[in-house]
Amino acid sequence: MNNLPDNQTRDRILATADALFSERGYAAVTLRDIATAVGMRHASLYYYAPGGKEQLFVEVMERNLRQHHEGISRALAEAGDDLAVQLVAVAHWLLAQPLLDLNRMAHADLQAVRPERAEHLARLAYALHEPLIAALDVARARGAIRFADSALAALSFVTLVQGLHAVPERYRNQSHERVVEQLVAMLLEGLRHTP
Amino acid sequence: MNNLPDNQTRDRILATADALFSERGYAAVTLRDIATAVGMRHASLYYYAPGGKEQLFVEVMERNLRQHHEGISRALAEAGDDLAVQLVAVAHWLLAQPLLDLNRMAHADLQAVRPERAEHLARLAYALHEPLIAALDVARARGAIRFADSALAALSFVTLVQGLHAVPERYRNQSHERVVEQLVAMLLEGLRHTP
DNA sequence: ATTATCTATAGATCTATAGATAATGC
DNA sequence: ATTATCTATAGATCTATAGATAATGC
Repeated sequence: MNNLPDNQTRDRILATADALFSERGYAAVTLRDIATAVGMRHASLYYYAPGGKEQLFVEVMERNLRQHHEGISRALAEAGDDLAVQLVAVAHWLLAQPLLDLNRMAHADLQAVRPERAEHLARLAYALHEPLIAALDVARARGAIRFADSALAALSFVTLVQGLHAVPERYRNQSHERVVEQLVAMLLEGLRHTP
Repeated sequence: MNNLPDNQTRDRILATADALFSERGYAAVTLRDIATAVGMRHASLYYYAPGGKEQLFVEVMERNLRQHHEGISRALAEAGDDLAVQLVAVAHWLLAQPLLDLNRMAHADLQAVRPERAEHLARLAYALHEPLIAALDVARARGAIRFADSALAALSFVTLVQGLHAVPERYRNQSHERVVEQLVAMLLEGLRHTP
């Protein structure tokens, strides 16, 4: 029925490609790298992705971005009403995923794929902030915050968490848990007020 | 006297390489790209950088990081005593430079150069925050802020500004000037307090 | 003579395709 | 017969080197 082979092998290939592309970016990953990591010859990848490297990348990133959108939405929903608790939940969820570097994706990786597909991925990337923007709007309506630009606040929050995510361990001297607490307190109360 | 050819051409090559590496990253830039942009054949680049692509990258990034360190220091020094004014000055200076994506550098680009040199560049990258950390410590000593972890605050600030830097124009609806004001206010006063 | 380029080319590697082969399912 | 691999290879491109050539400086 299905004209695409749709088994575990395909999932393993996508998961491996995801890990490699996320870590090093499009240009620095070769089909050989992916195939070797999966344990097959690179030519065999074309059986699962006839569109080659570009198809693998686009498919993997699309999946990745959708998962992030869903993960953020769920973390917010399950965290209840308190904005601080919500932000901590989202931060922990993001930190538990492989790092998603939206800046590199927009400026480097997307240059290498066809404009139409790049456009599509860019849209998904910026849609990532929507659930957060909504949560911030709700918090403001309730009087929990006063900052007016929810889009800027959402972008800032994600950027900060992914920035923390990217810091190599040797440059951190505290647990993620602790830093996330600090980060959320800083964002909510500001440098002036947070003791 | 000098065994390296040290003229304007060399500077043009470095500036061009800087722009390309900064924009797309190490793997996505070829020696041909650089040579074409400069207006010569790629083989001629070896006359100015016998160490090839890696030498160009390391040299360019080292220069870039030093310039950033100096630019940040100067912006702080020239902005006077008020932390908000200082942060705005640093932000404007950073936004006037080509984007420096430290995350991509650490996770993608540096994997491709020899460990010793990568180590060196990583150290320079994290040293970038020092002047900001010092300024934040001074502000705290004066009672202008209460937030205790200056290193985290400095990292956050730079991350936020570079995050803003990376947002494509079509996803921004305000001038950089205006967004920087908002960002600094948000960081200092927090989402709860900033009106 | 030295400096700054160029042409030509080697050798490695990359993406992609064609077609062989083994395993599985009917 | 279909599915899932593999080998072999074409064709493009990349880094790097060797050596020719033109321009400049003494």
